[in-house]
Amino acid sequence: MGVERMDPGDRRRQILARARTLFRERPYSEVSTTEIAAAAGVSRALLNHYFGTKRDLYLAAVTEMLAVPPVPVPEYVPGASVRERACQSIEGWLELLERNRETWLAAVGADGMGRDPELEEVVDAARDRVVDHIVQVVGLGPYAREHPEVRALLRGFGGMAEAASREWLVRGRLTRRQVHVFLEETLLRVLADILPRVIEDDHEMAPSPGLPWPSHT
Amino acid sequence: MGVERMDPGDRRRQILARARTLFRERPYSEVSTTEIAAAAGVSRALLNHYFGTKRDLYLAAVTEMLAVPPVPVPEYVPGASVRERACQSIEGWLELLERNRETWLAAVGADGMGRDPELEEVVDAARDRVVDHIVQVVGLGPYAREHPEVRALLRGFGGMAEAASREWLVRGRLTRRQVHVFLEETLLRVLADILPRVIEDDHEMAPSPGLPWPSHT
DNA sequence: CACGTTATTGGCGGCCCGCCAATAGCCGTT
DNA sequence: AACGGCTATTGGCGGGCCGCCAATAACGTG
Repeated sequence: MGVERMDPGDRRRQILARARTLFRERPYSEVSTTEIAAAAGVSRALLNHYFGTKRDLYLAAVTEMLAVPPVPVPEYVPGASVRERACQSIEGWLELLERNRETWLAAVGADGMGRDPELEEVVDAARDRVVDHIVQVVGLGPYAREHPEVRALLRGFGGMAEAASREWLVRGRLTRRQVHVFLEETLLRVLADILPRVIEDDHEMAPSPGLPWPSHT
Repeated sequence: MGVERMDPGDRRRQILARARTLFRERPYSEVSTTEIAAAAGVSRALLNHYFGTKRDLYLAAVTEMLAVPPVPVPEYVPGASVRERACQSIEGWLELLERNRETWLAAVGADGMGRDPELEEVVDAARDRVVDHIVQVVGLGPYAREHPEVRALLRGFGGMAEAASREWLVRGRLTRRQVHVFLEETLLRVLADILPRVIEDDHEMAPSPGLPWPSHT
């Protein structure tokens, strides 16, 4: 038997493409090399031939997922203000996410390993507890009950806290003091200025999701 | 053979403890139930008896890791200002991280699945590309070269962007517009007010890492 | 000292993965 | 047109890990 021969480069690309779609749908451990091989119409051993191990194949897949998306809109607008440039860039980022929704979720979810709903739930609960804590500490109770988005925004802040902490503990690019100042200042600005603006902004417009430049008016 | 019998509750706890330490050191797929069982001095089948599957055991372990840490300092100080309370709470969070460093890294790293250095590197690179993009867009080039911390802070902002985006795409608790406003406002405040403060704060003090209340002076 | 209860285990069956020797398509040469 | 040689491709072996179930052996109780 054996499929027709193929140019190694093409073959490699073809396998990688199949692997990518599968890894996008289900987590690493749930996808077997057998399955990938079958989907590509190829023997399992060929995967090992082109990419060494299963993990290597996975790495190649994730790398490709992340290679396309980021920074696709590096359009530099010299005459514009910082705010305008930031606004446009953020809009580009959101646009990108909306388009490559699945890919992005798989890739960053892959930060760990990709879509394990149960595990996700556990970590999620822990993060929600942090949010609860913040709400209590800063005395946002009533406001948070009235506007559920408050909790979501605080989860955003939590994401920043985690990332900054990693910069301190793992990569050593920030000192503990710097992390502290950073988080404290940001939290206060978010609470005092940004949070109300996000909420009010939502309420003063129709829920049509298309309007491009919401803020710098 | 067979070890001496033990109270089911105790046995369960004992196994879980061993599993926790192992899962803290190495990623999920690198730890075998055989190994856990051996470490606990127990047959492999007993793991399946107490916890159903390997993943269930893992979930239990992570749950316990995350159960202890969060919100251990819910001390509510009524008389204090919001800033003081926030400051103290953040200090508590950092203190906690510093103590349970390993646990925390394993648990949140476990967001995916825990410590896969190669994969981590791939995602890391992608995030750095986002930081590059931001630096370019807002024209921070020279400043960023002078102060490497700038990039670290922007990674923090990146964490917020990812978290907020998840609130929008996955949990649906924010609209796209809200995410936009949130990110734009925060980024601008960070750039204009917070970033300089973090940097200058670092330079005006000795690098002694112990001083507790850096900011609200 | 039986005797039931149940914590504990040995071992089977199945799946998955990495590797290597063997196979079979394609191409240039004569 | 036949023939090698090169290499893409594969079958299958060996090892590991996991879930399950029937069998076993501690322990409490009459």
